[in-house]
Amino acid sequence: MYSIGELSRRTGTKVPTIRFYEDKGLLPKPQRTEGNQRRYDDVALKRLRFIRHGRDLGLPLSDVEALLSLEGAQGPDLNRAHDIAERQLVDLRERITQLRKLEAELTRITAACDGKHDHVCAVLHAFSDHSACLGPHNAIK
Amino acid sequence: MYSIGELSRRTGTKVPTIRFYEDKGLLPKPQRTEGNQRRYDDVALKRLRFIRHGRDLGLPLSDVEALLSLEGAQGPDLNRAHDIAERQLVDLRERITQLRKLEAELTRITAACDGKHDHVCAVLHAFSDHSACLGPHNAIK
DNA sequence: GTAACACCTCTAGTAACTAGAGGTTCAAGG
DNA sequence: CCTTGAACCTCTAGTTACTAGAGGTGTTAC
Repeated sequence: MYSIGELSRRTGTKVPTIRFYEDKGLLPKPQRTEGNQRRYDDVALKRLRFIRHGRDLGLPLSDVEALLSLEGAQGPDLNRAHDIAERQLVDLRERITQLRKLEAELTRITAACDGKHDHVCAVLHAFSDHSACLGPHNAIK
Repeated sequence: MYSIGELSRRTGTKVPTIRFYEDKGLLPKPQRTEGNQRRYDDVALKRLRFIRHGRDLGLPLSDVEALLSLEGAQGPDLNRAHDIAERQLVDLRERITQLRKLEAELTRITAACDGKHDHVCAVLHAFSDHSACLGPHNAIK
C-alpha cells in the first residue's frame, strides 16, 4: 500500500493532481487509514500511470476517461479506442501545420529587425499589420 | 465612430471578447453615447487589430500588452520587442519538435490496431504502458 | 409607437491543474 | 512516552483567454 506521496513519486504526478483526479472520478476513492490518510494499491498505480500516459500523449482528460471505461471491453466497442487515438493524431497533424506557418511568419518578423532602431521598429510594424504577413496563420491552442 | 458590434465585424473579434480586453486594460475605455453604449474610433480599431494579430501569432496577452506599451518607443527599448518575438519563435520550435514526437508515437499506436479485437486491444495496451513507446514524449500545451 | 435587434452589466463556466491557508497525523529519535 | 518535523488533510481561490447566459435597456426602421 502506498501513501499519496509514494504514489506521487512513483508516477511523477504532483500530490494535489492525484487528489484532483480523484475528485473528477478518474481515480477511485482509495482506502483510508484510521487517521484519514489515503492508501493506494497497485491497481490504482496502474490506473494513474494510464492517465498520465494519455495526458503525455496530449489527450484531454475526457478522452482518457473514455479509454479507461474501455478497459476490458471486447469487440466493436474497442473501435472507440482506435477512434480516439486517430482523432488525436489528425488533430496533432493540423496543429503542427499551423505552428509551422507561425514559425515562418515569426522567422521573417524577427529577421526584419537589424538592431538599429532609428525610426520605426520592423518587429512592431509586423505585429501591428497582418497584411505584412506571407499568408493566413492562426495560433491554435 | 463604431459601435462595439461594428468593431467586432471589422476585426473578427467577438463582442464579449472586446469588453474583456477593455476590462484587462488592453483597450482603453471608449467614449459612450448618452444611452451608455460604447463608441470606438480608428485608433481603437488599430489597437484591437494589433492585439488580435499578436494573439494569432501565438503570443499571450501579457506579451501583447508589453508590445503595445512599446509603441512609439525609441532606441534600446525596442530590443524588448525583438526579444519577445524571438522568445516566441524559440518556444514555437520547441513545441513543434515535441508534437512531432507525439505524432510518431500516435502513428505507431494507431497502426498497431488491425481492426480485429479478439483479445487485448493494442491501442489500449499502448496507452497503458509508456515502456511500449519509442522514446520520451510530453504534450506541451 | 412598437417590434426586433443590439447593447448594457454581472456572474459563472471552460481545462487542467497549482498554490496557499489552516489544521491533523505519522514516524523517528530522545 | 513525548516531541518534532515532514507529510498528510480539506477547502478556497488563482491561472489563461475567453464564452455563455440571465435579466434588463437603448436604438432604429417601419
